[in-house]
Amino acid sequence: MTEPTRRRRNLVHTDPADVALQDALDALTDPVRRSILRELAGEPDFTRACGTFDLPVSKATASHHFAVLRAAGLLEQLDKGARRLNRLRRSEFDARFPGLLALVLAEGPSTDHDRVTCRPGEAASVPDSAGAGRS
Amino acid sequence: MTEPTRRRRNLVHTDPADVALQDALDALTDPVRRSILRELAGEPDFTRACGTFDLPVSKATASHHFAVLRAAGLLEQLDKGARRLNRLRRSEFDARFPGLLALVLAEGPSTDHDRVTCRPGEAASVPDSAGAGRS
DNA sequence: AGGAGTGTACGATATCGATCGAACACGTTG
DNA sequence: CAACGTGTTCGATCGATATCGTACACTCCT
Repeated sequence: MTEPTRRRRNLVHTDPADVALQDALDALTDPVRRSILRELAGEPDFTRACGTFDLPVSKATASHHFAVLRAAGLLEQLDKGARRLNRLRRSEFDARFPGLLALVLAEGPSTDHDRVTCRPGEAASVPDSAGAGRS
Repeated sequence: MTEPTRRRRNLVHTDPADVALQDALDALTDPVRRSILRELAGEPDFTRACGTFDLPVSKATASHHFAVLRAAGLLEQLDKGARRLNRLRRSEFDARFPGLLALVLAEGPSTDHDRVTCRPGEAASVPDSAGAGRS
């Protein structure tokens, strides 16, 4: 036996309750990571693999971003075959930082820093209630 | 007329309504800037000059932080003599990013790497609507 | 078994921002 | 006016991190 080095099975998750505000902000400050969260919010849980996201970065960089989001308690991952499925930890993260995730999800789909600084007044429509409101 | 009373220094303010989420997060990600906001929240408006804050940085760096906060629509400044008084733009900023400023102000007074905040047992009772039954 | 697909680990680079000291500008006070 | 206090601007430095290419590990498929 050659010591099965199962790295991929070694998925370390961080409970949102244990996340410091500093780490949460660090994770959310990156526009690529926010786009991941927004894209993930539009679909059911555990239906999107890491590779199915349309990101303007390389595969290695994308993997890094997913790891950061997981470490910040923002998403839960689950290995399904060769793919790694993702789930947005809406309610848990919102319980720790009320309203924060909702702001990210309400952000314009492509508000990197190009242009389109969304008009004030039309930025309060979340596609799916981020758990902030009552069920 | 060569600008009779040119307002002393050029104070450019940004309306919180015109602030992009990216800029808001960039401003709030720095721990020194968050400590400024927290300290400012404890006192009446326009009663604290920039120099009266106890910050672990030099005078030049502190000035930079105040400029960033002002540009992010987080504080309003007013020149009074040689001093520059500050006001936290609570309601305006909260109208643009509901809950965001509250998270910062609720942060522990010295949250360098501290995770005081609230008890984990208090924020863990959230009804999970998604059927992702884990451990 | 072999090959393709998916994702991570690692080392290297590059860019961005926080930081500082010094010089400057403005205002008050002696 | 001179001296001092307050805050900004400038130029440089330094550390963090986003990024990439490559190599590797694991899983599924034929």
